[in-house]
Amino acid sequence: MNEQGQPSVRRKGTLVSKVTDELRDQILSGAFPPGARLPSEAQLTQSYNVSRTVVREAIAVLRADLLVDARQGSGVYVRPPSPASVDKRLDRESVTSVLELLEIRTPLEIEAAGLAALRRSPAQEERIFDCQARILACIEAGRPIRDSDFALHLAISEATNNPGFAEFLKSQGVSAIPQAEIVTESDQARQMVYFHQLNAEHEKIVLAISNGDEEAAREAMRAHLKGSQERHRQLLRGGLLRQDGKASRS
Amino acid sequence: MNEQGQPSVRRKGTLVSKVTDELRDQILSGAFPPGARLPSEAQLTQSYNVSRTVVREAIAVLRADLLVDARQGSGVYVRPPSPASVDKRLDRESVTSVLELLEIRTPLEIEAAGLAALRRSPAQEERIFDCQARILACIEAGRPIRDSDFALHLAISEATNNPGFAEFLKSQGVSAIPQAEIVTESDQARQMVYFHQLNAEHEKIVLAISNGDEEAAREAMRAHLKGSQERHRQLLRGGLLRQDGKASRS
DNA sequence: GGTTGAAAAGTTGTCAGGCAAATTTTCGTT
DNA sequence: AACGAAAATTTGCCTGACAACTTTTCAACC
Repeated sequence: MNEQGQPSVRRKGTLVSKVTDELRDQILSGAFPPGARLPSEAQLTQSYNVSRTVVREAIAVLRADLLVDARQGSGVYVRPPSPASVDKRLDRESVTSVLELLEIRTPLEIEAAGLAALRRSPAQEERIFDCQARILACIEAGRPIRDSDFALHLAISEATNNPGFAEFLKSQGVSAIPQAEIVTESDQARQMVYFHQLNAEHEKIVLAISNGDEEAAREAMRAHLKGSQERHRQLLRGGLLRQDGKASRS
Repeated sequence: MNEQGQPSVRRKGTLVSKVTDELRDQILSGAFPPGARLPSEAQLTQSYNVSRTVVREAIAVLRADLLVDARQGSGVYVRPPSPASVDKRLDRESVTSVLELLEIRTPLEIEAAGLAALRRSPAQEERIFDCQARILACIEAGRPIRDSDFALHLAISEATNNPGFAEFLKSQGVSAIPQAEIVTESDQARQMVYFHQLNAEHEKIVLAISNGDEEAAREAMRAHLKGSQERHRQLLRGGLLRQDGKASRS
């Protein structure tokens, strides 16, 4: 890293930014999952071949970004993504804002589905199919579908080839797909019915996009999201009971 | 800062986070405005009575947050909020992204107009009328209407009483209303025709919302935004000439 | 007096070593 | 096996130094 003769490399960015980005990538990619302890400063200076100052500055950045938590004498630990928001997602107030979010998402994603049907490239089409298959795989494996559900919606937004649609979804994060996580904690039979209905709705959307049928894609997405709103209202109407159950559990 | 006997203060946060926060506050409060040069590291170590390490880590954080730009040999400078986007708004690429933005805004604002018709309070209704009157006043005074145009759209979004609609508009900023600024520089007669058409379209929206007529509000907003899209395409088609005029001016 | 180029001074980026404070691990004693 | 002390480890901060870069100063020349 002290090689003279690479001044142009130096101008492209500092060692601190480089180490920061690499550590950040490792955290976000799951190489260091939440709760994991990063290598010590001494180890990082060796593995990145930089001084401890550079490592400390990089960690200071990640710390300020609330990606990590540094404990003196112990180590640097990856923080969970949004600890407070996880709990908040399960209380009554957040369920209300889920409906508001759906109210905004509905016109946007209906438009996105229609545009995706008109504009998707073959690669984007395959990507959408992949995402749908991944949801189905998660359902069959009994794993949470939230991330893969989000990925499908994101792939559709990207197939509009107007970056603003994907940007909007990303800005909401996986909270844009909140209902699955609430439902994962209810009874199994009702859950399977829900998952297969969800999958059927996704399939309709995906086929319409694949067929390049704008109107069918819009209608399928509209039905899907209106269905999500209804399912949420049912949760709210049955949700008081379920939350009482939780209160007794906690 | 090296005072022993204050361990509880130490546990509340590090020196780095303290210096970071104070510098950030100074930047955001305008004590160091965009373009200003921060005191040198040596000066900051003295004024905060900390080591250079702490100062550097704090600046590394601010740098990563894109609040400052550190130039080796020169100093640390406060970055403007979004310098590139101001210039970008006036070039060809940004005009393209204006259409993309309109593509996203259209379904959202149609929905917002419909919801505003259903949900606006009398105070919100008055607010919408005020905003429309303000646009007209700007037109008659020959002043730019961009900010007041934005304020009308924002007031309509707020009248949905779902904060996400207003949040979205705010996140785009006044760039959500880009066309007025480009048009302010074209010839006056065409401009007055445009303004009065714009005002008529606004009036239709506002009256529908005031009448609580969801469908009329949707239709009026749809016509308005589709009209904006068309006007923009005309700009693009005639815009090459006008930008040539600009090129000769610069 | 104005211009040019070199030297000096100033500033950020990085390295290295050290000590303080806190935590974890190891080891000896009961 | 349990407990406590010592040793080892780790982060927080300090200090000094040099490299790379920029800005300012100053001397020489026209």
